[in-house]
Amino acid sequence: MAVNPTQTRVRKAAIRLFAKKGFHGVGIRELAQAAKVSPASLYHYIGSKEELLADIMWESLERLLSAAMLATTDVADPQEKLGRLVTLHVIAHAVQAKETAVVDNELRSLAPKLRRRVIDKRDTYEQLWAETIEQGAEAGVFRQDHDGLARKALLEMCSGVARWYSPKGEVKLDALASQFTDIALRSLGTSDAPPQPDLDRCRTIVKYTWGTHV
Amino acid sequence: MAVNPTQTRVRKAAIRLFAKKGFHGVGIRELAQAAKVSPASLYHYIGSKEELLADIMWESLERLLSAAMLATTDVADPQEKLGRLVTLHVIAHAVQAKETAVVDNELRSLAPKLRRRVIDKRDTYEQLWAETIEQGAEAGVFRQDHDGLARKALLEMCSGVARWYSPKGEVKLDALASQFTDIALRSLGTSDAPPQPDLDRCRTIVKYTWGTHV
DNA sequence: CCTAGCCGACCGATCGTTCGATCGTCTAGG
DNA sequence: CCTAGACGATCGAACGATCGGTCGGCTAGG
Repeated sequence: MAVNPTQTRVRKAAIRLFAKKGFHGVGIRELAQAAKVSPASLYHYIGSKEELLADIMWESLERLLSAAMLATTDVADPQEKLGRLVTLHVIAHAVQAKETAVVDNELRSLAPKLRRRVIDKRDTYEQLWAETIEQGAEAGVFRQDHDGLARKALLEMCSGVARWYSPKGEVKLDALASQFTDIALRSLGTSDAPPQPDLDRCRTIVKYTWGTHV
Repeated sequence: MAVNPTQTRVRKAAIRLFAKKGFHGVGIRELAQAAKVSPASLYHYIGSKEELLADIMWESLERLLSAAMLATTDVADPQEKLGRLVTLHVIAHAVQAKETAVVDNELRSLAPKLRRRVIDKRDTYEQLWAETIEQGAEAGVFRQDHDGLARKALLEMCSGVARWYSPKGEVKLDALASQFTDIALRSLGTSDAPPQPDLDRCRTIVKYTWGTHV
């Protein structure tokens, strides 16, 4: 994302402030101060406030999408696939809560053109979930998901993690991922003790994608 | 909420705009124009922009809380109680999507004092869920919900409805409520064909609370 | 004549952004 | 080796626009 240390500060400050106060709730001066530069200098690193937002959202989605594709290619079993999708989604929304919260909440702050692109990328990601659920239904291990209701419900549930998770809290990431996977598979019809996905593989992907050890 | 027609227009415009663009994304001139009054006249109906937001959030939470209490008092069976909570929550977030989205997204736009009050009210509501789940666990019909994980997951899932539901869509409210209730009860350990709550009772409460026929 | 509803005009503050100038660092030519 | 100048980074100051909010006065019904 950024090798330049100032650029990194700008990026991190923007993510933190946008997540906390919302795009329109943060002024350029406040952002500059948080990044320890003058408002004018800020514009050597960003095209505009809106471009900065779009960049942040794009990168966050890019990572989530690539992680999801890494985790699901060459996996046939729908339960394993969905388990991995849930696990990665939940972990991403926990360890990158601010970025993902911005993606979820600030779409409306983007002009139509940029918004369209980000939404398309998000849809591409959600399509991975839809396909997996469909494959599971065809294989008879999942119930039919009429109108994508279950998919929407599960995605909202998993994204919601970014709204309440705190690394200072009691909840361990392992327990979080395993509980959410359990709920997801049960919701789709699996009864009693749903199988858990390959957690080590997910860990590797998280490390590779976000550089975070979990 | 409002008998005065102008006040009603102000309220509705505020809800629509705050939901669409966020509190800080809406100026009072835009709000005034949408309510068909001058910016100055606006202040005959509101104390300040922030008070208007707090009022909207308070009223929305008040309704949800009273509906939930109506639905659960004198109900012993935890499955029936939780089913009603889910049903009302989901219906509220579907037919009052804008108001509830404002409650969920704009807490951060409130000054600490007002925010504290709104959060306390929200916590009171969520406590109803926590108690119900706990009762179910004690009765042996639900699994133990460690750290409130399942409660948080289910609440986010149900609130998420406001983010995607459209009355123009294919999804019928009945199917929505029944599917979400099903997922909620399965998530808590109920296997196969979870019982559905008294839908007629929920309908009555919705009609009484929001004046909406569902 | 009082009051409720409404508004045009205006307040100081802040908004996102730009401009011109000043730094130090690197490089090419003599 | 020296130096002129290009360059990236930084900033103070200012731009016009818009922000949330106020004030004095107009109008209409009781």
